Amino acid sequence: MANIQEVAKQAGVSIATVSRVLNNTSKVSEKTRFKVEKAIQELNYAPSMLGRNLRNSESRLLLVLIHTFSNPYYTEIITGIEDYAIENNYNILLCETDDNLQREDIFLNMVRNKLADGIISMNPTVHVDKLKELANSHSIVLCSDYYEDADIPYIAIDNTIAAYRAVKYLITMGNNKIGLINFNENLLYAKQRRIGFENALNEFQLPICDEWIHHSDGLTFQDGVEAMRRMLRSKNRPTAVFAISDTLAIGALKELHAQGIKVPQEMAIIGFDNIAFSSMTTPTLTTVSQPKYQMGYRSAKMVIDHIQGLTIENVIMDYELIIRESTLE
Amino acid sequence: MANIQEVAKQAGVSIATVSRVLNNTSKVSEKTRFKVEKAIQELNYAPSMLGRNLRNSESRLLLVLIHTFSNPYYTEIITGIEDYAIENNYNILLCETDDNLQREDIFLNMVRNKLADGIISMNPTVHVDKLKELANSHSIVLCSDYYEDADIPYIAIDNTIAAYRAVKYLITMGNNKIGLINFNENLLYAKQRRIGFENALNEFQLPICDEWIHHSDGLTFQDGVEAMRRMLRSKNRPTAVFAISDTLAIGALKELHAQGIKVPQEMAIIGFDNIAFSSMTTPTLTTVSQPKYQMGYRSAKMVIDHIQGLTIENVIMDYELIIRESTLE
DNA sequence: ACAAAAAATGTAAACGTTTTCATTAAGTTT
DNA sequence: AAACTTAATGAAAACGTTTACATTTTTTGT
Repeated sequence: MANIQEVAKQAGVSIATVSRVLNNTSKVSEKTRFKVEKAIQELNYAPSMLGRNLRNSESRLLLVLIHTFSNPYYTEIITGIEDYAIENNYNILLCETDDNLQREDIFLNMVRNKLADGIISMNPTVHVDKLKELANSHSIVLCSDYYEDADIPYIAIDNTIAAYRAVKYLITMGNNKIGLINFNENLLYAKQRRIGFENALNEFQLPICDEWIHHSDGLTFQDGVEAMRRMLRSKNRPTAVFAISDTLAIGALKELHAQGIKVPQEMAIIGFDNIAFSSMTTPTLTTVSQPKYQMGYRSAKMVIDHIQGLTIENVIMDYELIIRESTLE
Repeated sequence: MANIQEVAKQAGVSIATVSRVLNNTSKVSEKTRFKVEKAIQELNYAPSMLGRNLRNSESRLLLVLIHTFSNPYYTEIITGIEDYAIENNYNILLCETDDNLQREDIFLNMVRNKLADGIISMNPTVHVDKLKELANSHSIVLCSDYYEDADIPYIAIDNTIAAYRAVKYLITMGNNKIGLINFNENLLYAKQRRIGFENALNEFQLPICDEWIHHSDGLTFQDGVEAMRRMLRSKNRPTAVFAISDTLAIGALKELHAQGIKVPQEMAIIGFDNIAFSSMTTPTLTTVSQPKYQMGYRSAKMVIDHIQGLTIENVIMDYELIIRESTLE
């Protein structure tokens, strides 16, 4: 493939001029612009990003760290990220860490290696320390999960209040025995949602019953199935369950159906995230909706702004309670 | 950030030597290796991929073209692609074309611009011609959808036979009025699945009834809802429906439920793809399973092999009929 | 028609690597 | 200890751009 040199030769100009017409960076006369464009055509030339990136010392790539693709929660966020990125001539490098320390290491190093200009992490990374250190010298934004003390810019919703509101809703619907299906509470959002859950119960002086609180190992549908199965082993059952993610809630729903327990009559279920599936279940799932697309879009803006030297602020987004069949009576 | 020059200076060696210890590319004495490693440590040096990529004229990036993230069909494939890519020191650039011609153009150009070394396209691209032309000089592999005449390497299942088998199964379950929910038949896989559908009906001398054949505009759940809604407008209804994708099937299921039509007793439904959610619906969905992870993994191998100059063969994968509640009686 | 100002173009360095080829240092053989 | 082979290292070019600065060409005002 031709390079800028050959184009210059073919057009009878210097490479500087070719570069100028390529980037519209300073005036070049109509006549020479035409000559250059003709040469570009004839040689079927396309500028090399490798050369350009080296010269500009930027890659115009954004790393997006997620735990696993199979979690549908991410899809809309990623769409938002990509939209903003493309609009600003960036591309996104999607990285699935899958709890693999080694892989995470590779990914984090990419930004040191200049392969990526910044990171959007949606990954409750195991390497908090490494991430923190990296954030000193590079552009990193945390999206939807973050660390309280880490001083890395983030965008998220107020999980504590959102969970509180969800559980309060269950209570006002007449439930006074409320269970929780949570994920690993080392994750801040899991911890916060639990606190919100407890706040609501406390406010109404309802019992917080360990028998009704179960933790899953992951966030797949199957993990939800299993959590609910465990919960149903005890005779004393809650009349409503708050699941910390829609995937878990949907799995729970499935297990309830399998055991012939009617939702919402015998047990109400509320999820979190409003993934696309949640309106396709039977019954449809009540859930807390995060503005996922917007969170993605804005986190991309944040990281790009930061790359370009602007100072950025944390942002807290609004959530919304979406009431569907799984909690109606 | 330090560069190789400074490391060399600090270690008191030449940059060539530093490069050698970095890449283990030729022998360097224990003593100097140690010196260099010490210098790297002290300067907290990480080699720049920008320089390396330019010098090696490769980006070690793979473009993965998909239509939209929101289609859960892709997730497992992408995981497969990424696994093979990472194992071979490549990364993947995920590109959502979203039917946007301009955006697709940008993406296709990336490979000409050397930003990517190869493309895995899962996108029924509008620019077939451009893709074909690109394939002459670059590494492109089509995954799961392909073009018959285009002479671009592909990996897929035999959609015609798979659809035939699925519909035949419906017939042997006693259905003789069978409908189809299809997508845009310009896509080869859609066309092929329709042919398989017709082959089965013809074999058993069953009618192919236009009233029972509906096309959706997209592949979202909602598209499935709407297709089924249209189908239910006519009094004369099929007793079973083959939907060309699980998302459409799940939407159809939802609409049947909404209209109080019992599945599978009054109408059986079969989908295609075996997405994770298909075992979470009520009833669970019978479907044709493609080995999605493997298809991803192998398509990554194909494109990387091709990049490295090997000749590659098209591959046809096996499928599997997964029988669940939506077709049992 | 000439000087001065403005516009257009060219030259060359720089970005950070890898690698060929040349050179020096270290062993080996006689 | 000299001559030779092998191992280790260094010098410099190359990858393909962009851009500061220098130079040339064109335009303007007199």
